[in-house]
Amino acid sequence: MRLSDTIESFIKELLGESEEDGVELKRNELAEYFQCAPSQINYVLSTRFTPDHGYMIESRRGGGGCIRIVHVQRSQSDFLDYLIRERVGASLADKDAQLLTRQLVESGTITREDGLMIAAALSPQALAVPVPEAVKSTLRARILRSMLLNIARRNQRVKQSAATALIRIEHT
Amino acid sequence: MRLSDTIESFIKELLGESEEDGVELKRNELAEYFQCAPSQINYVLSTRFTPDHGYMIESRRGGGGCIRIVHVQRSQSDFLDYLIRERVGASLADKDAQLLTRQLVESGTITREDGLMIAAALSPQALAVPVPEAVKSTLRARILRSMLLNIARRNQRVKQSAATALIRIEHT
DNA sequence: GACAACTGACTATCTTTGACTATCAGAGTA
DNA sequence: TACTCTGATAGTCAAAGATAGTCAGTTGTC
Repeated sequence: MRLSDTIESFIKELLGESEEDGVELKRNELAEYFQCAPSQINYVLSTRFTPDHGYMIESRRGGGGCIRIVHVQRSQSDFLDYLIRERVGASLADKDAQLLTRQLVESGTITREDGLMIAAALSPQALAVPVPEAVKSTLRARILRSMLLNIARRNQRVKQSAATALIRIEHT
Repeated sequence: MRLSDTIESFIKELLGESEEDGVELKRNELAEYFQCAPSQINYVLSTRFTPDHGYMIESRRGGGGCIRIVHVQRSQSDFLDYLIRERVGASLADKDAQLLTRQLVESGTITREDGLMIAAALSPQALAVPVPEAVKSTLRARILRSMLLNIARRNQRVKQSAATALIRIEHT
């Protein structure tokens, strides 16, 4: 079995055990444990724990530094999932972004407030920096995806807490 | 755990206990207590108790000298105004963007949901496009300003509609 | 040959320290 | 009073230590 897969399983086990939905790692400790180069850990993270895989990574350098991995639960059927994975591709023209945002609001997939926030973030004024249009398109796609992922997470939390509330009610 | 974090918590506890919104410290005493170099205290102050963190520091050298740390309470609309008009300039480092966003939420100026949306839009992953860091900084500033303006506009609308509702109520 | 896995050298960032500097209050002195 | 000296503070900065990130190049696998 490939080392990367072993490390991947190891991290996923840690995530499974942890009470919250995240774990904290020391890159060097992990590399030591698996007898590999520290950068191998980065490789595993960048190929198997990306936002598209449903993970978010935070890290700190320097003394006491560490890597934090958070698992974002997403439902297969969710329309937002489809958007994040398929509809919003690697690049997005300004017109398309505006259109898509409007459609999302009108279809009730996201709220009007969220739609306005997205529009603000993707507005031509906000992105008025001297870079080629191709780069801007990539940027639009990435920002939109990131924001939609955040909304999906929020919905998940709402669902979860609603479910928890329901369970509490049933238990009384 | 990092010493700096321990000292930070310690100071924040002191601030929490104190009646007013400030505390006075002796740098050397604190350093003695934590068995560290006195300059460590300066490091903690300059990295965790800055104006962006919502704190003001005053100090006096010489015999009987001390350090005074004050937690600044800003009114919500003032903070938003200040950020839009002054603090968010033409460019903004990633760290600063994250810090300010957290401060906005913690001070109750914006909701947690809005904070997460901003964080999503400004996340390093969202902005992972091949442009110089200087351009990214400009981008961060522009996107953040655009989103904050959107929130300010929304607040305005809420105020207006609240006023309108009030008028309606008064007229009935 | 193409693509995934892996490595190591170099870089970036954060923390901690210590040597040196700046400032102040009070005591001593003219 | 006015001046100076001294001890008791706090501030600055550069260097060292402790992490993590990046990327080009190598190795392995299909």
